[in-house]
Amino acid sequence: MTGRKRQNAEARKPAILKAFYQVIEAEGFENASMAKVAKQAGVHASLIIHYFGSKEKMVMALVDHVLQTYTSLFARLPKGGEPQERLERLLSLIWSREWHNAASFSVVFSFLALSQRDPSVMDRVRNLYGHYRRYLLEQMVLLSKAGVIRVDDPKGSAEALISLSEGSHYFCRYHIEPGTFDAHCRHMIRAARTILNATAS
Amino acid sequence: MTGRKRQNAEARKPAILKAFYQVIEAEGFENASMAKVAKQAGVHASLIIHYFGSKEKMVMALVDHVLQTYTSLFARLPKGGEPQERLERLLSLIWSREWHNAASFSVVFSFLALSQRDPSVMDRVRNLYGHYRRYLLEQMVLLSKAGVIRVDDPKGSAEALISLSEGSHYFCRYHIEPGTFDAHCRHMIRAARTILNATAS
DNA sequence: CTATTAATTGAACGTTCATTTAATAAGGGA
DNA sequence: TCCCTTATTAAATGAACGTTCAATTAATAG
Repeated sequence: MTGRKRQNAEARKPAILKAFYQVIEAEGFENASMAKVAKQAGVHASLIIHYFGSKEKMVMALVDHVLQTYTSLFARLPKGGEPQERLERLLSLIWSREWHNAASFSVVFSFLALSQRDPSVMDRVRNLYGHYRRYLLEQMVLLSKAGVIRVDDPKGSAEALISLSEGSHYFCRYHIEPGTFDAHCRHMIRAARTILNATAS
Repeated sequence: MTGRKRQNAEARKPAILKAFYQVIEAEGFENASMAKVAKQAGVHASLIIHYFGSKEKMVMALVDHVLQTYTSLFARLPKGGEPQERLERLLSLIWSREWHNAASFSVVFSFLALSQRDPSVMDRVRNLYGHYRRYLLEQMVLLSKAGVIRVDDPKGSAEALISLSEGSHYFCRYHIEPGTFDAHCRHMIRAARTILNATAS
């Protein structure tokens, strides 16, 4: 039974990370041991060490993977096209199901807690959202010039928009009653439009 | 050295919880062992078990304590007085330093992660914010009647206000540059006023 | 077919974990 | 003073932890 099937090492890493992710989701970061991850991945714990070097490095690899998920989301934010249509696509992407369900809160919250004491994780989170912030600031200026929105403080408006969207994600996780997600998103988009003093579509 | 000083059991529990809190903040929830908490509190690990029964019960006690901190904050939200002044006090309390620094993010994030898989913790968080939601909804109606704000959907406005404030807490933890906290709060209060269609003070 | 390399396992390591049990010390009431 | 309750420690428990290392198996190259 030993050394049964052979796979490429690099191809197996994502499978192990997925198992790690699942164990965290099911049992919490504090209970996600190497043995449990190995069992979930159908592999021996020593193989994980062989691939990642240590548990800590595996944690960092998963942090990167989760942040990459958000990077991919941010990359889909509209950058061209008609201003009015760009605003619409922007708002409906931020308040979409896939945006809200991008990653497990169990995992994300654990990593945000980790970021509070690990400077390297903090930097990565900061850097990720830095792109988002700069994008929104840029759009505030562009959309304002195009007359689609009216803001006299683009930086403040971008901060408000980020806060509203992040807070909304948080809100949904705790206070949304079944079947009211779409209504909530409509409320938030309306609030966002009000903040931006935008002309309703 | 054994049985040195004697203190009331109930009086010592808070000291142990404080030590637990500090260890989580410094080393993370996943590394906060009984031994470390005992050392931080200057007692033996077995004494902690004697007081709390088990580690899990101690965790729940700390969850309650942290949530109680927020309950105390919410209790300070203005309920009477002139409507216009009430709105001002409401906004400046939500965007105040003490509101933002109410609890360590390391601890809070870990507990929010915990709430995702522990229904009893989830219920407590839900219940805590339920009060906040109901309070804001009530104020939306009252302030609207008084003509201080103009909202046609009080529930949606309350949701937007909560999202904006929660997201702002999150935002500050990652993206605030030194010395810009007050400016950020001014931006957020302004955005809140816009959402509420309030008359500026 | 053989030699080599890399994937994978199995067993063992020392450490730390939460918890239990027994022993000890301190204070309060009689 | 002595006793009883209880706070507190000390020591020991077995399980689980992350990690190491040698052994074993599968693919690959010659």
